[in-house]
Amino acid sequence: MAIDSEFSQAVWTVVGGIPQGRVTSYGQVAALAGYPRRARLVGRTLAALPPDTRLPWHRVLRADGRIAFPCGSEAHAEQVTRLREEGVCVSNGRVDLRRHHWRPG
DNA sequence: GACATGACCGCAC
DNA sequence: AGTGCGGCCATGT
Repeated sequence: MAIDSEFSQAVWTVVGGIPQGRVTSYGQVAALAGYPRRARLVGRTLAALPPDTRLPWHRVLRADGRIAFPCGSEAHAEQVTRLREEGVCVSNGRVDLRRHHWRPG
């Protein structure tokens, strides 16, 4: 099954709804979008975003708070920068979830 | 169709 | 705390 526009749209909506300074995980995005167990697809969807997107893709992390990109990669650095710009404390490629995890509601 | 590869997750050791 | 493993699901070879 290809990633249809319905799935992508649901993901975009959820990601776009993550408040500034807060983060969440791929799995959580999938669940909130109404597609539980599809964390990997969220990753694929975000990977397909245009480089000039306005979507706050950087607020999506792995379940343990680590950045999904390999440490040292360009994308990794980019994500760290974007997070710090909005006040999220990142150390060793990891975010303190106790402080920044987004709990909707 | 088998096999490998991910911007993943949870549990067991 | 780190590693491994099975599960997950779309894509590419």
